[in-house]
Amino acid sequence: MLYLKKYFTEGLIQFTILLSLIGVRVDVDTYLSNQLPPLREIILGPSSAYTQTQFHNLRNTLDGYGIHPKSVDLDHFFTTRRLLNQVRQLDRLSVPSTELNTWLVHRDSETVVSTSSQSSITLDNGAGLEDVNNPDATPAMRGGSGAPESTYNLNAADSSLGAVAPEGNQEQGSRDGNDDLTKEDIDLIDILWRQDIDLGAGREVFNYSNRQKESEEEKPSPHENKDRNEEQESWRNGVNLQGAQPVDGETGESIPEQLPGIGSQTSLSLQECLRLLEATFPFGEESEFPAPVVTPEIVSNEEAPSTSQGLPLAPQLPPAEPQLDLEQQWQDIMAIMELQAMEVNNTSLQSNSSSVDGTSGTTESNPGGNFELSTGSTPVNQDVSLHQASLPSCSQDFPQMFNPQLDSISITPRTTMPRLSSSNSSNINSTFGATNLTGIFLPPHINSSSNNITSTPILPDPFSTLLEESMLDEISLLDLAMEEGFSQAQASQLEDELDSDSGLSLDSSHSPASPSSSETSCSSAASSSSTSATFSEEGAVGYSTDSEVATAETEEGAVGGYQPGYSKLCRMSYQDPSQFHGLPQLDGISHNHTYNLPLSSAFSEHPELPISTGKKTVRDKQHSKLQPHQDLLDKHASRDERRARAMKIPFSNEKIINLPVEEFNELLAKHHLSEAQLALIRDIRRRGKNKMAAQNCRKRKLDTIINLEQGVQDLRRDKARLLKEKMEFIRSLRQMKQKMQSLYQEVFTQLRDEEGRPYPPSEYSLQYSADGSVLITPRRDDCRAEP
DNA sequence: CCCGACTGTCATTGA
DNA sequence: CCTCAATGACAGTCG
Repeated sequence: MLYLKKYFTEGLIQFTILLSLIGVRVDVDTYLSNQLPPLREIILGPSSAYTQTQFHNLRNTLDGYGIHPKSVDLDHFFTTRRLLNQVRQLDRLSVPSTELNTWLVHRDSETVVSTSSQSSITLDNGAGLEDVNNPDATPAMRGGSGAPESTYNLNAADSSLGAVAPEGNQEQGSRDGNDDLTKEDIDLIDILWRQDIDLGAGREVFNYSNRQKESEEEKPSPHENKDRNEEQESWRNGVNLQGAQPVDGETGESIPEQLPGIGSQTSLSLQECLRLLEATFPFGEESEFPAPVVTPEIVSNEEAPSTSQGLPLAPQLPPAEPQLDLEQQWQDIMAIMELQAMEVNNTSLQSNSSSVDGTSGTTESNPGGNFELSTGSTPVNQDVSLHQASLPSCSQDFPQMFNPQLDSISITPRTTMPRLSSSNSSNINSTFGATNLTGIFLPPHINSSSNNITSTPILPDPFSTLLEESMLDEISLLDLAMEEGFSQAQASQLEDELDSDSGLSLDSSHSPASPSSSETSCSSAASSSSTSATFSEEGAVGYSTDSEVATAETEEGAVGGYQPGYSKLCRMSYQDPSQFHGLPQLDGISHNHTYNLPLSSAFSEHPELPISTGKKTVRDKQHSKLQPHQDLLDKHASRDERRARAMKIPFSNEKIINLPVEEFNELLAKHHLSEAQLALIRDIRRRGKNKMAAQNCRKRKLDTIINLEQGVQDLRRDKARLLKEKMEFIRSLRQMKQKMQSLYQEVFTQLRDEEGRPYPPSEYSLQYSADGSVLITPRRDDCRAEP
């Protein structure tokens, strides 16, 4: 079974990949995340533990979701775990390939696009990361700002993106490996699916894999054809030409959902940027900020660029950071990619995030390698091509400044910030935060001579600091996020579930729906079988209402039916129907290992009984030898069942164990039983209940562990998401600063004194007052902290 | 034979 | 006081 399961699981994964390639999206994550318990079980493996919740079955059937984590059977649990791990590993493994593919694609497409369409834009800087990310955005930016094109060098950054492309081949190779599926594999997948469907799991379960597939598809497709790139873009945009719903790379959520979210994020980013600007700047009114205009532009434009960004990064990382685990790097990249995928709709966000991610990655692992790629661009983007794409704006703005200082840029910002802030030379400088800005901006030479090209503001110090801070954490976060796409809501659900965990509550803990479903499934399976009806009834007795128990009484014929046995039946039906069929004949065979205890052993347990020894099993074996004829009968019977039989107990162990106390006492009263029989019955009842309790307890433990694991994953994903948002905010802020700078320059250059002469930027600066007025004030020497 | 996993059982505790 | 569930600990079985 395990082998088959494993084999099927692998096949399913491949199948999901195929589906993703075809355009069908399967979101495994959602299921894994507990929302769809059945799927989760399928993926994890039909662990008996989930299937077994016998007791609760009756109660929870109404809930709709049957599978309960508490299920007594844990036998397949580890198997499921292993499968899940494999799936996750597949993600990781596939992810790199996918990323690589995307990178190549984007690169090619972007490079081509940038060169062709944006040739005018890409004036100079290799640093024009933004352009790469948002080629469209840059033009929009221009239009919005109204500043001269020369002032916006962002376009130049686009050209830099092209630099990143080398790894496309590798990606394709990896991808090819994933894609290879034989007909046999497909058949196996189909079989597995059927099984899964039978179990109640939907194909949606595989969304997670689909995401991977999608990513792979997207990436590879670009390689193949530019047209594909366009298709991918459409996907990202949330419009699936194929009809499949767009799904976030990270969470596997449908893009439509993300879009709104993205919009919200962008708005937030803008607000945050404004706040930051206000904090640094004396601006009285937000309206002055170009940001609002910029963000929308970015959003619209970024989609295509974002993908491209992702691609370049992947290639760079491997070569750049041999020291780091390739796996981890890939995971990071994957996480970034996922984040970008989620943000696909929001181009601006993607570009920002990508840039940030790249910077973070670079800072940690390979600053040098990244820099090489983005040498022209900002240092932040070093690691990841994505970063380059996003960051370029800054670099573009101040290519000259950065180029010499690439290495020190990350460091300098923090130090410079204080200086700038301290120096009140110009509010603008402080707002931009970057010393470079002050120098570049205000410095008369630069501004006057080559303001257009170089004037773009460098990332302000606050950005650098933020980036640096976030960057360090981002990688880890991204890795975490990579593992599973969890939404915050899911995470919260997990937490809630965990909180609610109690012995029985475990069911709910997994997922509101899952537990009930699992149980229902078990019950249904049991009911389906001929004998199942009795089992289900009695099995449920312990937890079910008395009325249910009463119905169970009809079964007395069954000798040994424990609830455990019932649970096993559920499992059996679930996992191996063939086994189940045999059970009915056995009449309530218990789940026990079928200790071959002799009848005498039963007595031993009771002090009253003649035999009382610690080692029951040994004696049992001996007795079994003595009484071979009973072995067959006892084979499938638990010790207590055998004891009961030996003691000639007139009713089944199942009743003894599951009947309510009242009914149990009545039952005892009906029959005239000896002390030994009564003692045995009580022991049977005690042990039977304790056995179930132990099973529940163990199941609960497992569920708790699983939930904790999921909670950790959710938290990681949330962290990654937050980091991405942070990066996006930073990017937006950066863009707003750039725009602000350009506007500042534009205004400043048009200012004339009484004599009609322009004010020298080195001597004068514009200051924004809280009331929104702008004043031109002489610049203090201190202000020019520039090198 | 050893080891790990699984399971049952016992004793205890608390509701 | 009884019943029951939960749980740690122990031991047996099995692969």
